[in-house]
Amino acid sequence: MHNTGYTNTCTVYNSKLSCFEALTKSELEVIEKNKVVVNYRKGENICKQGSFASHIIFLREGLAKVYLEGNPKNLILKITPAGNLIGLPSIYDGNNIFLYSAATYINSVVELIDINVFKQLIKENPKFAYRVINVLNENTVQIYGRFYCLTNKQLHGRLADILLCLAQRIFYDMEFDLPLSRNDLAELTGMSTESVIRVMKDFKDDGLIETSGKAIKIINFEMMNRISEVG
Amino acid sequence: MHNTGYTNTCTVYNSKLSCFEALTKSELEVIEKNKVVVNYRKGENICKQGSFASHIIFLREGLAKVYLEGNPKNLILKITPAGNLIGLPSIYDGNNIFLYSAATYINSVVELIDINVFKQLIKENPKFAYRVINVLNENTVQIYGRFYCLTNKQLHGRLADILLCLAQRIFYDMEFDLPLSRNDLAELTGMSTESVIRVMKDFKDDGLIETSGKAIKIINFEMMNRISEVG
DNA sequence: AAATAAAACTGATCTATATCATATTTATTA
DNA sequence: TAATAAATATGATATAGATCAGTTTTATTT
Repeated sequence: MHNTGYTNTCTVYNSKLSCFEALTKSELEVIEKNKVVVNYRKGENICKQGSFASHIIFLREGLAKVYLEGNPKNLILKITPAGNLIGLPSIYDGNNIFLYSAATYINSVVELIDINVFKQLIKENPKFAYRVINVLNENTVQIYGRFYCLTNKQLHGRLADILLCLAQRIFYDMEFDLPLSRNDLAELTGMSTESVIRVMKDFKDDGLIETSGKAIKIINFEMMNRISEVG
Repeated sequence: MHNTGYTNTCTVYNSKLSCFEALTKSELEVIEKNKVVVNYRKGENICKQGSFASHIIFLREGLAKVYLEGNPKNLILKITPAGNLIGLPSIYDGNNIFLYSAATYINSVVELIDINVFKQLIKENPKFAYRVINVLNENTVQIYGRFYCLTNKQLHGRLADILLCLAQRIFYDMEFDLPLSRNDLAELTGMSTESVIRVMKDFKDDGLIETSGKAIKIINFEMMNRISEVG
């Protein structure tokens, strides 16, 4: 009955598919030579929407949000755990502009790969290009799902979604320490901070989750899942 | 002050960039040999989310909507005028499943290109692959903008957006005959049919647009633009 | 041309969720 | 350890926009 793959506000696509696997040894060396490693502290901006995109960003360690800058509110497109690329949609002809901003949730390590080198590899190695297309499409699916949820589900469904997503795709555990504030969760679910707190309380009162400080534990997975689906 | 490119619910990216230009004569012949031309009447389904994607769809003539199937509501991702590809995100490793549905607004002509042929061309011709990446990224920008608008702007802004989009990017005229019903507009702007009608009336009462039957004329472009921006 | 169906329109009501105001708890700094 | 700031929590109120229940207009079929 239910449809294929869009039932989730979840911001992470859990595939370990890397486009770099399609590169030859010498091509990988080219990347090595043209990359820089940078450390970011919690809360810092990795890239800024509208600025010149001189590089493709690989998040080696950490956790980041990718978001559109808006007035008065931003819109989080996705959360990116380690192992993912940021800035692929900047690969355009002509203008290399970051289409979104990104910022870290926790201390993170990033590799900056020269965008022209990256582009050149695409133009030279069709298998690499094919992999890049795959990654882009994975991303598209994910954003579509999120788009659907934010525009169609209501508060309880959206928050359940995100909590499940964090448990299943970021922390791989039903019990985790959340590095996000209620305010971050609000931004992520497109609701007000107060509503996040209230819905959270509902979940607690109904025995679906337990929280203490930064720790969150999903107790009734089944029910949370149903709430996420029903909206 | 305002940010770069996301201020629009608009569903069409008006670039005439075609990925086919990167193909050689013999490659184009391969496509010719492996494609089928099909006519669709107004309102018919071109592809169905979740079904097997055996082909990439090129909309030769007509106008279509691309949407996610949802319960109880669908979510329109974009409107596609003639000259665009439908189904590119289905290019995945493994499963070739349509990630969305598409249906015509008016009688349309479509070319169906075998997806494996298409994939093979990507793998053989990196320039073609690069072009496909460009098209995918254009699409991404567009969806991001729409995502932002539908989650952040309110009714008047969203409807103004769509009307401007139709005028500027679909009909290339401030005066046009709208092949969409109020209900279609509602689906497109994520509002109820009644609200579309009411906001439309507001625009008319304020002398921003004129309507009679299917005809719509944007009179005060400046003001409509401001409404679209302010939200 | 009459009958029927589908859009378009209008007003009244309802509701989900934001906003505001304030209190309490937790974290950070001095 | 006190002082300050930030995050979390809670209740009261406001509101944008949906839903419902109709009426009128336009389109389609017989």
